[in-house]
Amino acid sequence: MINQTVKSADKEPVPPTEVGTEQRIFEAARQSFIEKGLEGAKMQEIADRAGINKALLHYYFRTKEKLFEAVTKQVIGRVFPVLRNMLESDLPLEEKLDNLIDLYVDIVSRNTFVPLFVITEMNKRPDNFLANIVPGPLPKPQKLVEQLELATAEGRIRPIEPAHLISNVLAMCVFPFLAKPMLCAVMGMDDQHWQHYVNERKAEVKRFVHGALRP
Amino acid sequence: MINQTVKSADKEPVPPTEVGTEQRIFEAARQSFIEKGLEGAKMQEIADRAGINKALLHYYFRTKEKLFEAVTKQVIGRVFPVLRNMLESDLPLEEKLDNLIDLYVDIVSRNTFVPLFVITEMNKRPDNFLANIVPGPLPKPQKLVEQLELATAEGRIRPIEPAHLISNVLAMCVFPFLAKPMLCAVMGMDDQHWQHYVNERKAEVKRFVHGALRP
DNA sequence: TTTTGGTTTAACCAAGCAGTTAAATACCTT
DNA sequence: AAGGTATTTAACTGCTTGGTTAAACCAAAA
Repeated sequence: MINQTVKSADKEPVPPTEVGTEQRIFEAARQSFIEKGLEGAKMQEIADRAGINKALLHYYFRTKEKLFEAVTKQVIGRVFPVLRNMLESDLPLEEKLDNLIDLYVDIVSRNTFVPLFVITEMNKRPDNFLANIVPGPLPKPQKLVEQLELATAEGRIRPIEPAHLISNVLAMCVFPFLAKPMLCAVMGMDDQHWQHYVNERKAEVKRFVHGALRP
Repeated sequence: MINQTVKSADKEPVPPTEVGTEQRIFEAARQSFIEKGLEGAKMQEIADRAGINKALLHYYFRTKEKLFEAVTKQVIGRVFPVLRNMLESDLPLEEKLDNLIDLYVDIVSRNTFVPLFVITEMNKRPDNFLANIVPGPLPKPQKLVEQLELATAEGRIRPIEPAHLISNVLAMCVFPFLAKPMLCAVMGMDDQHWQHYVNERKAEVKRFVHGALRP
């Protein structure tokens, strides 16, 4: 009821699907909030970034909190389906882990600041964030647990608690991109070294995990 | 020139070393900034937390930025010496890694939000933060590099680039405490499970690293 | 042409906040 | 008692910012 340029919902008119104003606002807000947080981002700045003015901004999203909540839901909501797909898929254990590593390193390396935003927000909400923010049911690790038990019983891997394995894998995929400045400082890496490091990262994490799981 | 209660620097008077006002302010600011960030923390709140009033707060630290900078320097400055001690010590490789793991898990598990603060701040500063914030020389990883090369040549461990090893170890020590809410949600952990997880953490990371490094 | 709804302009309000100031106290030292 | 420093009180300034309002504008639809 709010969008323009495409009205009758039948004619598929002029430029195929010109991006709507609401989308532009949302994207601008997303960037600002991720960069500067709730208090750091200013409504004027968001309006500017979206190429509109403050009045119209409040016309679409009445308050800053509403806008922030919308962004938070979307950003946090996107991380859980990835985990769910991974945890509940029917792939064999090893491929499942490899896929997860490939996927996460790719995503995080392109959106460096999203994990920081997610972590900050999740820590800000004590507990009820699950109910309001996470879409659909939570990922069930049951499948992975069974696979781990089986692989352990078969002697293919050493025993390890699922929580430790999952957190280890996620940690190695995500953390380096958060800690890039410190890592570069400590290891004396320039941009070229960093590129090399990133290129090798997926293979190296897989090697590391495989090695660590050997019986 | 600013402190009270202990004047003559000789007499060791009344309560042995009553904590000074500046310290109290600093500690209050540290907590507020770590919890809520630069924009989120308010000067009035810091004053309250320190048990003083706004006027006195500005009397000690003229501006919010000055105060924030002081806190930032101290918090970030403390992380590098730990890394330096570890990287440059003469301990054999395996003990060095084990010590680092013990140390970091202990520190981080008690100060959950410090890493988040450090990471946020380091990412905010493009690059020159090293010069102004980090005290003394940066850690030199040379020693560790040599040890890794030697251990590899002797066949005690498989080849691995130092940057990957370091980031893996740090990641596994730090990340779980940042991602605690997500981890608990996904794995369905309550406080008791979490305690169990934390208690096992150091041993598990060591096992993981040892396994991953086997040739 | 008239209507409708997205959009702009520009001014405005109220609240919150960093920072200031000046006078009044309290306390310690000499 | 006197002097200095820390500390409080309380009021105030000035700026930023979130949010509102009303009028005008413009495009497309009816």
